[in-house]
Amino acid sequence: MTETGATPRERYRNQIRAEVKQLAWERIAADGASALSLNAIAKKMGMSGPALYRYFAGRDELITELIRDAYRSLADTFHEAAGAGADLAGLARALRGWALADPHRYLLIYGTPVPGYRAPRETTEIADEIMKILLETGGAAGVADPFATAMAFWTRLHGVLSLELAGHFGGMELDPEALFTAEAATLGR
Amino acid sequence: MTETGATPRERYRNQIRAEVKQLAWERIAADGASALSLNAIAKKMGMSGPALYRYFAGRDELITELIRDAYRSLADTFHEAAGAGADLAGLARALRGWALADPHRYLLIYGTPVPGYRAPRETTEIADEIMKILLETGGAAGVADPFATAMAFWTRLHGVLSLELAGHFGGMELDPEALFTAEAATLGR
DNA sequence: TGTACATCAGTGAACGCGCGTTCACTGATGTAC
DNA sequence: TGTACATCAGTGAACGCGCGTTCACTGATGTAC
Repeated sequence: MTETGATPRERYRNQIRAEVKQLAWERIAADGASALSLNAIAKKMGMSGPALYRYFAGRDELITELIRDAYRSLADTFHEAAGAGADLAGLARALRGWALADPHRYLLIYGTPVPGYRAPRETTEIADEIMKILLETGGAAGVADPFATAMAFWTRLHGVLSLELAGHFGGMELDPEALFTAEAATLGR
Repeated sequence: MTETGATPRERYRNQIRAEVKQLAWERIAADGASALSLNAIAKKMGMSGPALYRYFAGRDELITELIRDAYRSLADTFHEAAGAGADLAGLARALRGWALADPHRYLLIYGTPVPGYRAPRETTEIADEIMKILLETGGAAGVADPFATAMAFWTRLHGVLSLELAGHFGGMELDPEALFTAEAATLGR
């Protein structure tokens, strides 16, 4: 992510692109991904709408980048945790921390799909990367069926997380973190 | 749901309202809930846009009714299954059947929330009704902790279902139904 | 160091679109006597 | 059974809004000699 060797123009360009994405996340957090609008972002930056077409081919390309960045960030988080020797419970903690740090980023990936949007190959490759870490971590722990354990990791933790992030535990006397930890503790048995 | 005693005008009115909702579900299936538009529905019915304001106070009221209907339908499904003597596995089958019959109806309730929309009290009451059935069914089966079991039912099955409905199992060699059944089989142990 | 040129960022006008919603109005349907 | 009235469904025009996107253009920044 360093920009060594980049020309000033390239640096400026990357800076603007980053700022656009940043504002896009804020808008997604406020109004949801399907309401994302290039014009609104441009206005917040003090620019005219068409200016952003220098940086993104269109709305779809921006959304694609946001999704790819989100996957990339999650995969990096997992790589980091696994590299530090985390077991499945550790990966679970890393997942929860990542999701709570930016709920809409999590929901953009794993929530209800954006209508009319098709994931490019690159994102499914990163998803495979994530799955691979789960398989290896489960295998290293000696679980009987690494694939089944990886799937349970994914579906059970997503079950708790997505309901929590969507606000469905609202009216209950319930500690979502405790529930999440309990579910994580069921894995690999 | 019978209309005995309704005047012809009331019957006609209910019929139009039902037709609007039906088309609304179709549009939600095609473009997602946040793209739902009264004007588009009116056009499909061969009416002008403003005509629908005789039947719904506005877009929000329509969405509210769709959500309430969806909750009501799911609660009825559970009542029916429980009344027929279903255990937790039976309720799980009923849930899956209901969700697959109309994926967007499931996602409207349990998926990423519609931005800017706040659930009215009535829907949370129906949600409580659903939870009560889970608690009773778990209790009747003699599980150690009915509340924990009910929560596991909800989160684990939602985990599998929502990922399946969102298309996340796409590239995998995986039988979603088998995975769902396996998760259901973990309950109450 | 200076000049000529190419590249790039950003603007404003414009196109066509669809949205939610309000309003005054026409016609048809139902109701009371 | 007929008439007078009230109720209701639906229309078309209108308001103001924001969207994505294209285009011709200005001005600034970088590059080559």
